[in-house]
Amino acid sequence: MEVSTADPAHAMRLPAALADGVFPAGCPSRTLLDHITSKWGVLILLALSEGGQRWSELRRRAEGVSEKMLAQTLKTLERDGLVSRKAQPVIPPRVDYSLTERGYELSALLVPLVAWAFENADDIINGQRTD
Amino acid sequence: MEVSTADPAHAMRLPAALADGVFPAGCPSRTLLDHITSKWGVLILLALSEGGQRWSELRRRAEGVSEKMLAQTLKTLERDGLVSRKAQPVIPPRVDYSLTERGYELSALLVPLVAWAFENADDIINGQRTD
DNA sequence: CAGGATCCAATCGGATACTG
DNA sequence: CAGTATCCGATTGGATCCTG
Repeated sequence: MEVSTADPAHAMRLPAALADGVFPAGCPSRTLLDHITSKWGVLILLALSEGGQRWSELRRRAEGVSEKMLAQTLKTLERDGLVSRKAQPVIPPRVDYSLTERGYELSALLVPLVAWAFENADDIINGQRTD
Repeated sequence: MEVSTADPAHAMRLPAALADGVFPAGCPSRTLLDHITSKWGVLILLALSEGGQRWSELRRRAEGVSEKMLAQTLKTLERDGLVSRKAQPVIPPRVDYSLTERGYELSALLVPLVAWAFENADDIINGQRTD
């Protein structure tokens, strides 16, 4: 499966705003992109794409996440307006997390990407050393 | 399988393979996902989605990338079969990078995500402290 | 031009302990 | 249950120098 360097048939035009192909360093888009594509950000957004969930359920689903990183990631996503946090003043505490409108908009784009990775992973990573 | 809070209208079903919503730790999909969503991986795949490019052009486009990280990321993506490397034995050296079939398949899913981030970034990140 | 090798500062992030 | 706080080892990644 070789693709010639000279203008492949698959070459895709980027959206107008990115037409120059340069993603400026230090601009807001970089920051947002880093939040979204962060190790745990992806998994949390993915988990929440199925509906609101509690802290403990998120810990289960994003398997391997530490409490520290779960809290940190959720806070970041909340500040970005992608995740909504609803705490109920009961004992024991109950807190539900869910995607905002904007979060669902994003997850609609994120889910296919993750699904693709899931489907192609075995084929690709097989027999490579861990890095 | 219980989805806790009141099932929002936007709730999305994950693909069958991910139906349980759990992305196992240490499985190949995690590794591949990390490669794809890595800070520089995203930008390099994005740049290459417009067609094959040379080392120096990639350095320009993925603004801020160090030589070390560019080399490292390209190697990883090449091993994953997403990027193809073609070196010409001339002096000075000329090396062209391009997406493989599989790489284009992926970029088709990645580009909309990045575009979304680009469009929403100013609105979202404005006035937040850097993290 | 296209990298490889090395050093080291900064950040990440897990483990653990503690709390309302 | 749903976090916060702290310690500190592991990893990241930039800067710099070197080479075919």
